[in-house]
Amino acid sequence: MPLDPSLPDDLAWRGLLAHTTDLDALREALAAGSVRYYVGFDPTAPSLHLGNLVQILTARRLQDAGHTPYLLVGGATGMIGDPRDSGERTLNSADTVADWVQRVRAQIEPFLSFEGDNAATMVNNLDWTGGLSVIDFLRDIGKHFPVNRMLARDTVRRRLESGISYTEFSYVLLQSMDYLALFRDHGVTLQFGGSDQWGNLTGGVELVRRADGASVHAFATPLITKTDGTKYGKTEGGALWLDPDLTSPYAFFQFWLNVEDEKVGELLRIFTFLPRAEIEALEAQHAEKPFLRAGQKALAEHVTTLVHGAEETARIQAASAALFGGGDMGGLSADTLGAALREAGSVRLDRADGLPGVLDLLVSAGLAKSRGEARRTVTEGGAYVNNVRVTDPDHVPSSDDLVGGTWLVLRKGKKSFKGVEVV
RNA sequence: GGCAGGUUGCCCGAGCGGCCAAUGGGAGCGGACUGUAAAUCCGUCGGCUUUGCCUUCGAAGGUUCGAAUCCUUCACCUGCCA
Repeated sequence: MPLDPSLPDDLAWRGLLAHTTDLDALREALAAGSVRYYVGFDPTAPSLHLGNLVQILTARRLQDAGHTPYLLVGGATGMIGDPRDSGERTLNSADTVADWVQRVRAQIEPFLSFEGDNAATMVNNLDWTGGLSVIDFLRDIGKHFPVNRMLARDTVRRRLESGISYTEFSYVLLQSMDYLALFRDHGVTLQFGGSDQWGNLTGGVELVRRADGASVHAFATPLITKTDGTKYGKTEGGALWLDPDLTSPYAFFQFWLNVEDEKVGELLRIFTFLPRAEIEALEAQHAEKPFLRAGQKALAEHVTTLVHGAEETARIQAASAALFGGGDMGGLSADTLGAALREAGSVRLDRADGLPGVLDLLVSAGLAKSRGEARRTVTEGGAYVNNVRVTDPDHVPSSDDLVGGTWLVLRKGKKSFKGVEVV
């Protein structure tokens, strides 16, 4: 694949270069030939999430520009855990980590090409750490890490108050060793990761320099935050997962559709492959008529398509149109409504059991965690059956309320829809 | 190993024998305003068969008519001394 010389400018324009080791040297390297680069994913959960998607897409951008990806899934680093501010991690069992390694690999694979002269390669750092002895590790790797420097790292410094185990303190050595191993075995000379990984990235660069006297590169992508500075990628359920079983494609789509105005441009640049001109046109339109939310719609459509495919995205768009179209549910056919509700999430009830009251409906549909919470929602005026507000906690829908004889549309607040299918 | 302080609801953090399901802030949730945005304002925020009942304040015992609050033991964390 021919090199695309515009890559560094494109990365910079998209805001993906939050930190770089030596930008000029990196530009030179990227212009000189197909650079072998790597990005790592630690299996600390059964699925990757929004933050990881930035790395996956960035990896794809580099590959599209002619460079050669090495995707590392951290079977070893995942056994240890990167220190984080929220405190010491609980260690996961080897079986769990091994299982997650498989899942994470499978999630990454569709995004990259494993064919051609710059085909991607999957690697697992367990391969070069599994057989390593402690003595070799301390002599060959540990010797290159001054503890005083390690102590100065932000995350470590913050953790010194609350406490940090030797295990997590040592994490940076493992990740740095990955870079050295990939440099030696595969000629990898570029690593990137999230900006929260910057310390680990430079740790690797430093190790390669000290151990082998070579100069390699690293850059960090920005941390995606809301305008108030808090972390992005949170939805009611917690993190926004790429796995459709953990975060439904419908919820995923809705997340993007609801992105705050100020962030649309930034997110379009980072999370879509739309060309610059198109993004700038969307931004201009958005600035002029923000209420149309053209940016959010494009963002939701493109990112959902990337992760869940065009077909699923089309179904979600139809579902959203039906549910948010407002007004009378009776105007929709049972088929249309049923399809929409299945996207949004629905539960089945047996007709023979009779229709439960609103409170139980809200709970069984998952819109409320307890009857107490359901009661509160109703009392606060946030509960709707078929888009009609219900204010009586004891209200029981009748079979006349069933749209098309089968569906009940439950809504909590402005935008949480669930279907109840009575069969 | 010794001394001192701490462990409270999703998070931070008050309470220091009854008026405590527990002040306050944040997050969350609902309402109003909008554009399925942001900001703002209001309400809400353990569970239930909800004018009452049940389970919570690190764990287990104890004192008391009555404890998150007092005592004992245990676990963990922080600081000072060895």
